[in-house]
Amino acid sequence: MPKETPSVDKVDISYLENLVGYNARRVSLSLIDVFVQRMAELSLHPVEFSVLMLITRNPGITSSQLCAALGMKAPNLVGMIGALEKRELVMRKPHPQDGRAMGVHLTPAGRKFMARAEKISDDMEAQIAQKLPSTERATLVRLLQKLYLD
Amino acid sequence: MPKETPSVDKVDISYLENLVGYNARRVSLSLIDVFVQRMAELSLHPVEFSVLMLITRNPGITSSQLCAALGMKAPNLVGMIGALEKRELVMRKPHPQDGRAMGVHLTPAGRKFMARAEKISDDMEAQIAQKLPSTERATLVRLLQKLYLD
DNA sequence: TATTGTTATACTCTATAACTATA
DNA sequence: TATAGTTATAGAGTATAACAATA
Repeated sequence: MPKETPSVDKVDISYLENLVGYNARRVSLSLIDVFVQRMAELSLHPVEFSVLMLITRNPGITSSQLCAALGMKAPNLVGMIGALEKRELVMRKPHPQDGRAMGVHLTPAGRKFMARAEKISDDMEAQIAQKLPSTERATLVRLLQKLYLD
Repeated sequence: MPKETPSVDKVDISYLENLVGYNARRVSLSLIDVFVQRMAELSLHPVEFSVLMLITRNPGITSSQLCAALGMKAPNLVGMIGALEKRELVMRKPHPQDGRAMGVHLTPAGRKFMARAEKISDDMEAQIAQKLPSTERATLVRLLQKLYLD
């Protein structure tokens, strides 16, 4: 007699669920979704936030420094900086020591904007902390850093 | 006297380094890079591996079940299944109960292929475990799952 | 000779709309 | 009326090559 063609009732995903990479990616995509929703009022995406935060904490940072810090390619940063400049959140000034480079700075409007964005980001992080008993959020960050640093 | 234009010596990334989402994304991208390198001999990318693994563990799984399990959109799965079929790793058979659906199955070649892929994946996971003292890998997986499940 | 910033461009990934066959 | 699979297509995100200005 012929074998039946099998069909699937409940999908077994146990193998993937035990992989660090699979879980890290699922968390990353899930948190990006939340971020985009929460920052919708500011029309701000995660990478733009990262770029603006580095400019906030490092006034005069250059494009190449931003690329190195965030693992971006220079051609992909150009358009983003240009868009942020068009929104009058940042401005470029000649680098004081290196004539090739341009330092990126927040405008006054950019500072107000980032105060709002940072508040939303902090709220998000507090909400994440609620899902993890007390010290576990710090543990998670520490373990993640062990995997990609150095 | 005019203020000097500031420039940046060492980039301060401390704010981002404390965000769960930033770290999860860095880990995800870093592990994807490693995965692609290790699987280069099989020309296998992470999402293709996930799809094949679900087919391996769930013979006859449908496209919509794959999409739901992996958070993919149906139109983006079509081409991937087609490519895997062209490589003769999977085959589609009519679903035994639902005339609209097609169940996806591994071919014999697909089973041999996945035996190799699973070995490489297990090696990768063991190497990750080396970076985390003993039980910490399990802790990391558990904490990540708390953030995106339910 | 190497680096910074830039343009142009191509490739991948992802998302939406619309269609068909079936439930 | 809703769902499974598919096609076509558009939008991000990301990659390389090549160039001008400066180090």
